[in-house]
Amino acid sequence: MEEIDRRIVTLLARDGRMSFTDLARETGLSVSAVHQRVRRLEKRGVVRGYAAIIDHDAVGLPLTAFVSIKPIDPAAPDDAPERLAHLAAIEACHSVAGDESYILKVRVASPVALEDLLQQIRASANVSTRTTVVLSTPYEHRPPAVAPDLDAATDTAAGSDGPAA
Amino acid sequence: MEEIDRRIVTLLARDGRMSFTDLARETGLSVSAVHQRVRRLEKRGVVRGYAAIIDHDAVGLPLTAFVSIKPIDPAAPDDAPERLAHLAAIEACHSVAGDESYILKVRVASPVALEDLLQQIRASANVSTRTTVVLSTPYEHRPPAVAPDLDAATDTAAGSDGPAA
DNA sequence: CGTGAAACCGGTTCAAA
DNA sequence: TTTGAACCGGTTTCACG
Repeated sequence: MEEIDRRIVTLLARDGRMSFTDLARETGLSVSAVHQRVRRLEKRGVVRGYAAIIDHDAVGLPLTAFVSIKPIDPAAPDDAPERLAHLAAIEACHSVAGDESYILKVRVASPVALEDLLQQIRASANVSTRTTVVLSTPYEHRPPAVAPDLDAATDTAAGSDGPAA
Repeated sequence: MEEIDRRIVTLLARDGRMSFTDLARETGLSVSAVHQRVRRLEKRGVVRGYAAIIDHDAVGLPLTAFVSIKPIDPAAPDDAPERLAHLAAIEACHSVAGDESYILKVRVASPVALEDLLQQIRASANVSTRTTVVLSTPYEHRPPAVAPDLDAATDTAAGSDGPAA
């Protein structure tokens, strides 16, 4: 992957609805060239999709929390992610190093809803939970700082060097 | 906020580039009615923006971690979020209840880059850090389960009437 | 707040280099 | 892989109910 693709990714991460016309202007390419590159990035999975960023407060889910989970029976097979996938309140599930096995990010309507969710988590995955409640969120969803050299992470075979843009 | 707005929010959260034409079909409204509603949701701040979902591995940032921070001097004013905002590797900053004051979600290129970032965090905000490395991410960015009744939260983001523009 | 139609602009495809 | 042009579809605005 090279310079222009990184630029495109950065721009789309900042504004997922940016038009190809604007993308073209920002990159110095033609509209159809940009179009082709975006398609390729999508097909390759570099761009995994597009999402509206929602204000959870406005949508009835003002309570965010991080729930760390630990299996009650360490010998049992680790199915937690699949067992918990049906719980829509869980926004993300990360397997982590450390004392606990997963960190879940959850969004609920109220403390009672959180209590209920925790019970469902424990029952569904046979785990114990440790919950850290989010009080406020100074910032979130900041676009990634796309690295200068990506070649180590991509299989691109662009041989020639691009001209200065 | 009512049924149709919730539907629109849900659909846009799943696919931030869904066309107004498709949105109209899914909601049973005309294209211009949907257009008007989306604009209003954006203006009200319910829809805060749109973003491409990027594969961090493909983009040279394969290492994710959660960094909990605690002020070294508890008496000092708590400026951490602003002091850390310049570090692009920090994707999110949540103020939390519990032993530590903030949880940061960070994305870096390598263990060395993480080490460097931690030093910058400590130096910039005068805090101690506790880092939990993410090993894998079964899922992330799942769309919010927009609640059935939102009226209790409707006035959170903005007043019902927009101010003079 | 909803609608349909008109006008405009962006998205998409294409042949050529 | 790029480009420009042509075509088509979506976006946006409008007058009206």
